[in-house]
Amino acid sequence: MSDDHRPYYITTPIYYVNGRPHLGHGYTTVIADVLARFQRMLRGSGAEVFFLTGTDEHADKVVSTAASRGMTPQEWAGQNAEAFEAFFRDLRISNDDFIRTSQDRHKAKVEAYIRSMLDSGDIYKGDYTGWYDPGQEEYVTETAARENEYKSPVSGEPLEKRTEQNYFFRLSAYQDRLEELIRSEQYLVLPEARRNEVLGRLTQGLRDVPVSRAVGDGASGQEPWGVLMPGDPEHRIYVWIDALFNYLSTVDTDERRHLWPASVHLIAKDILWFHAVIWPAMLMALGRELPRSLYVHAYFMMGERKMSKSLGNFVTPEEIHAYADRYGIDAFRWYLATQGPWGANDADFTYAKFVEVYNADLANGFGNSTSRVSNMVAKYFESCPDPAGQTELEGHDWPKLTGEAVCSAVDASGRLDVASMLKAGLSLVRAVDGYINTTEPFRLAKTIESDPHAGPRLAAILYHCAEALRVASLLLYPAMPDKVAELWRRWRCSPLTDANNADSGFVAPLAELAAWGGAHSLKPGQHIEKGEPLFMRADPAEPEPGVKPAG
RNA sequence: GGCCCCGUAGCUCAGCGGUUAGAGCAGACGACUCAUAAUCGUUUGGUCCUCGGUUCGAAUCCGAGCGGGGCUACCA
Repeated sequence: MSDDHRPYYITTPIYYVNGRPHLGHGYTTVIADVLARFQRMLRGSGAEVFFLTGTDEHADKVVSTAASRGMTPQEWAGQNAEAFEAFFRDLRISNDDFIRTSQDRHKAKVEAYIRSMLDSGDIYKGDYTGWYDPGQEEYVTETAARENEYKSPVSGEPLEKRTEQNYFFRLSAYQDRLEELIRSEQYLVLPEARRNEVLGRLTQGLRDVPVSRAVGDGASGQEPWGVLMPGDPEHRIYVWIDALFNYLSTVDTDERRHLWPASVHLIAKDILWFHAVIWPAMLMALGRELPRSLYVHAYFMMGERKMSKSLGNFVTPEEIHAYADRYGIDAFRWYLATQGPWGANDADFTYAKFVEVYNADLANGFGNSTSRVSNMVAKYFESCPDPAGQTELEGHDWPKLTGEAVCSAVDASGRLDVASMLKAGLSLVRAVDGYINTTEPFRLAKTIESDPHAGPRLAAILYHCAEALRVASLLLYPAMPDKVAELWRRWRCSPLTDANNADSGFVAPLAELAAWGGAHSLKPGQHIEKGEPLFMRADPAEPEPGVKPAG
């Protein structure tokens, strides 16, 4: 809010490239997209908004999986990274860049960062001792080892106590500063439950963390996969450390350096520790500014069970495609953005709830309201009517109502409260519906022949309805860019630089676009086209959309 | 074991010391017919998990307990 003049830089995690994309990835990325689109609209043309997502590629399993498929790690990673990019295209994600950690632009930066930390003594060589699972070729944590009575959780074979040389990051040195930064909200961790979680764990003390792996570890590869430790080719940078740097490496160029620090990192709760503790500490070691905030959401559940690949109950890109085919991808985005596990608690994804929300908010709400208004305008006036300067009728002060809705949305966006931000637009739609019932323009239209006052009054009422819906549509745009752009085309009121491209920029900042009677308002006499319903009503009795059998 | 979060209408949740506890959805009744059998209004519905305590006053603060979830460091 007060940072309007600063660049807005928002990130999602970079996704583990060995896996297939699913609803969880889509959720985080859609929310980031909604926030990014809102910021672009808020700031208007020339907006400094940068939205980053990407893939995390240097895991050992990428090497072994690639080998089992007869591919090089780079080929395998490339194939899967493309699957993520395709998934995000389907979801209408408007990221400004897509970082892959196997790209040279990233690896070169990581090497430089590590070198700098070696020079400063923040990274040092030491001994790592832990419980090693020979079958899995990996270390298990002390806790996990104890719980499994020092046997492999996978094979049941006894674990070996092993010691190896490793490079460590001096995390312990940053404990006090980190605690202070989080406590004072200079590094804002949201929601509060997660902030407490981090602070609670910080009081237990921090140990230095290993940041390297011996090159021989993991699947035995020909060429080392990842970034080698500067000056010590026997070691590689541990994949997690490598991955975290993406947020910085991508913008650490002459053209983009001013974007740092990031405004918001969005993550799911599983990777809280890395982002709330290790990442900011590493940035301090590098002498870089910390991101402004970290938002940690919970999980989407499928019914009672946690969504996971092993349970096979995660929503796939194909299933999402089936939803999009029937309801439009915008409706799917709306559901994610308004019903998702924002906050600390998990949320359910169910078909029944999807239909309920779709019908209530979109078909019966936004879609129907635009239809009835478009229809009456077309039927009674043929083009946008002239309100003749009237702004208030029947106790509805529209400039005030729309202004308040915009403020409410802007305020919610500042708090990263995405659902409230969008509901501000929907509440305007509801207000229009109520206004129509109170003022009964359709009844007024019947007296237009006999009553000389009826015509002007009808014109004013319908203009208010249409103009209020236009403002509402701006607030709904971040979640539903294509449907809203469609409405703007029908009403000849697109604020986009290219009305046919929902991703093109905005010609002015939101405050100007949303101004009642301003330069971008509906103009009397301009064409208003009704068109087909924006959202066809869904039949709850219809079975859930699924992947259609081939053919 | 330790720490944290949650437990409020049938459902999803807001409220986090102060008048008769709210919203959306679902239900019932009524109104209306411009619209996608849509919309609008009214309304039903709650021991605010339990038991204690603090207070003039608690869903809201404190203690204990019950139920659900999370974290406990290198595991997307």
